[in-house]
Amino acid sequence: MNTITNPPRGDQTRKALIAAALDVFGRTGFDGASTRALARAAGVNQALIGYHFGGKRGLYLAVFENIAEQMQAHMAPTVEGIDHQLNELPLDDGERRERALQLLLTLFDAFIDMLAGQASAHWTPLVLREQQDPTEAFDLIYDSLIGRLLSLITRLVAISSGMEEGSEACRIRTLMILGHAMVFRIARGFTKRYLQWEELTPAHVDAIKEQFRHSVESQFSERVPQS
Amino acid sequence: MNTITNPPRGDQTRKALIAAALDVFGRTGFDGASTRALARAAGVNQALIGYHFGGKRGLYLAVFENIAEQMQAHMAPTVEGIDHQLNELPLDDGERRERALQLLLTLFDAFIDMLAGQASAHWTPLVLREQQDPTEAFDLIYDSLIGRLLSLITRLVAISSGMEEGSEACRIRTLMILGHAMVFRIARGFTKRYLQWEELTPAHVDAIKEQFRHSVESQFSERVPQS
DNA sequence: GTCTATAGTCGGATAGAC
DNA sequence: GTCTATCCGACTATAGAC
Repeated sequence: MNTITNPPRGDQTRKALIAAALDVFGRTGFDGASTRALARAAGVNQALIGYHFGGKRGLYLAVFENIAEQMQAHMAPTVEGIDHQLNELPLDDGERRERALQLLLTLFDAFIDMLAGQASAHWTPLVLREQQDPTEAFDLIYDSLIGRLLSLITRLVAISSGMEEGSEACRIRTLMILGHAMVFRIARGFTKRYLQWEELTPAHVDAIKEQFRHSVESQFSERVPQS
Repeated sequence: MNTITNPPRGDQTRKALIAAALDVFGRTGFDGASTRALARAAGVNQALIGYHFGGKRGLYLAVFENIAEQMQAHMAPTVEGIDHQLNELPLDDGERRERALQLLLTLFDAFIDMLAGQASAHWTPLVLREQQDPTEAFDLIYDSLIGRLLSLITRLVAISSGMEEGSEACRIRTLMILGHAMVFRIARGFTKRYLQWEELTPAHVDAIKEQFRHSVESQFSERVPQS
């Protein structure tokens, strides 16, 4: 009986391949990564990609499942906490808005931490590429987290700004705020060249959070006029 | 004497290849685009890529030169106009800040128009990919426009917010505002799925501009506190 | 400048031994 | 589950006729 103590060898191979593929796909893109390079990076035989994932494309999809899991693991506690607190907001309009704003900032603190993490440097290029021409792989991460996150942000934006939750304006503002936080990962070239940040150190992350906070607080310090 | 009236045949070939490559590279990436596909899309012989550009990589660089030219052509008039008006700002602090804010909004109106244009849909994926791992091709567009644009935005942000122009905080805010405007192009997957915008219609662009204006105006409606 | 033809390389997938 | 060996298609680049 070694069903528990002895991890099957195949599992190790799968894990190694996914971890290596996250890196290699991230650096060279799907077409730029050869199965030989993927196998070498994982330290396994090239034929095992076919055996375990059915082929290169299968491995690619497995990588996205892994990304979705990483995102989930990082954001789930915060999202759940906020979801819960949303049910017990104060009734007074001013307090209510102030509270929602704080929840919004809490959510983005976690979000920025996730983006700043070492791991996200690998998957950002992949997700970015998928965005331009979304396939099944994009659905994987959208459905598991992004969609829910967007809804939650919209709700917080609506309350703290006084905008109507279902309105297009409110959704646009939601995406803009997302842009605020993501620009440092997405526009990496600009960030590197213009801020001369070679990589995101904790000090940089703090500076980003601080400016993000200033920006969002001033945006919603008074009710946003409905157009 | 037909040096003027008769355009050399080679020029047509080069133009056709660059135009086609902009599209094909944009959709499939550098590695995903084969020289055969590039030639077919341009309606020319595959061997001509080698003849005119020295190879696939040479064509890729030529595409980036073309992108830089397109950006320049679109932004140059606005940038120059603003540069000029910056020299004759009113001395009164309040008026000065208000004026700089209006210039900032003018600049971004042009910038958003550029991003919303049909052409940018093709080159956005290319630029995005270059950003993740900048090569010589990225320098081409950074040096020709982006760098100057960032400096100009920073200056306008500094004046209209009261932040110190050279400060890191001011530069961070500059990039964040850029993120505001770029998110709809860059996070295309989110935009499509969440706003259910299949493409950017003029009405969508107007809505983006309006929210952008609201956001920036409220951010700088009072002096930003220095940390 | 443009074409055909091909050399030379590398890709993903898989058959079959262990 | 893992390996070696290999098939076969697709690729880039280029030689050489026109």
